[in-house]
Amino acid sequence: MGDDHSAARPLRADARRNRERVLQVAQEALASDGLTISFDEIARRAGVGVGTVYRHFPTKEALVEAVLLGRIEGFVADARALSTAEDAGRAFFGWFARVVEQAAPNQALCDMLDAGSGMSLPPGSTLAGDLAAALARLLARAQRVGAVRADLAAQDVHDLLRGCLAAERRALARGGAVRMAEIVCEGMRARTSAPPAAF
Amino acid sequence: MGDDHSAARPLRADARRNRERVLQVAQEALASDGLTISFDEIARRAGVGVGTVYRHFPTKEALVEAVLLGRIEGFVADARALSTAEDAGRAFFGWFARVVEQAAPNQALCDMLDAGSGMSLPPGSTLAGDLAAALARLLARAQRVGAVRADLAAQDVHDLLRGCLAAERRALARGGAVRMAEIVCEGMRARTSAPPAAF
DNA sequence: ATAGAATCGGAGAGCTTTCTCCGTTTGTCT
DNA sequence: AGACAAACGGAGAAAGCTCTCCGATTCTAT
Repeated sequence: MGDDHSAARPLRADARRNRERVLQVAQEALASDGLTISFDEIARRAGVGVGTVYRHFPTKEALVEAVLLGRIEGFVADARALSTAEDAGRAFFGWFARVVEQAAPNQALCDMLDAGSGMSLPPGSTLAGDLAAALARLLARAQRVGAVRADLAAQDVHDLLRGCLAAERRALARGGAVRMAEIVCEGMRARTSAPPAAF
Repeated sequence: MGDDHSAARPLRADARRNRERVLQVAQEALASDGLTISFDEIARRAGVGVGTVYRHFPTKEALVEAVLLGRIEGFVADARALSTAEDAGRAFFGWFARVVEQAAPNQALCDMLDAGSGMSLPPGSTLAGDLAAALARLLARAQRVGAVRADLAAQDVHDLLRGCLAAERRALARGGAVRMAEIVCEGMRARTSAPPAAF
């Protein structure tokens, strides 16, 4: 992967400017339109030729990664930082709500977190695994102190996170309040009293 | 729209056979591959020319409706039937879980319930409104008896349903248990520890 | 100012998808 | 059996997408 950010040779001024501009436009376009936005459309909005976009980002995945990878890394970092927090329950639910709050307004970020639906994390990276591992640790601690239902697996939480994201995104689109995470968290919480059994 | 199911003139035997076959194949293809399945692919799997598929179903929407509309009508009918049930809380949660259970294994049905993501309900029909109204009624009754959080709007429940569907579908894909609906319902349930002050 | 390299822009190749058209085949009716 | 309408099938038009190519342009260094 011949990147161009090293000190090998400084980019020409116009190239640097265009790269920045494309990144900026792609950021906005992906947030509002999701992963399905086309390169032609990004080029048009950025006011450059499509060839220029491809020179800086050889594939669609490369562009998407450049824009979104950092956000997901942020979630992983958050989870790690919280994995030694004093109140394990608070750490788990806080992280969950935080991810939903931050990712919901960004269509492409949601699409990406929804691995399997089209584009997924880069194959060479361990990011998906890192996220899963960090989440699993947070969950395990919260379950150990009895804050979260014991019958939940990390994968279940992952799926609930995706679902919650979908719900929250919709609610956001119609101007609704940000309450989906709270409700789902309530559902994951261990029942302190007798379980209501059946429906 | 010149339909061909009325008694105007009976379909020729081969036409009838092909129509049935296409419907059958489309049913399966939509369930497993979702709304993005192509007509060419359906024609190929049904062993007929693509022209034949288009003769029976003039647009993609027409085919999708022929396959899925009944399912959604079923959900509406269920909701109506339950809207006078004795235990309003049980009725609400039961309906919610039932819809999730039935729709989750069907990719296209989930896609469709997720209105806004691509194809939506037919414009001329009142189905979307009917569904919303039936759900609203179920919800209102369940809230009146204190079974469901009072701060939930019908739209919130609709969004939670979609999110739950997304989560459940994923869980299903990896062979997980059917538990997402239970968790989300738990989250929607009014906390008994702090009763809604009653009347 | 000018040469030369780096970068640009967008036409277009190659693919997929929806949907149309019409020559050919098949069923039906007498 | 034979005639005629109904139905078939698949080539291909139109549109959209990703990605490539290369002549034209713009920057940089001397």
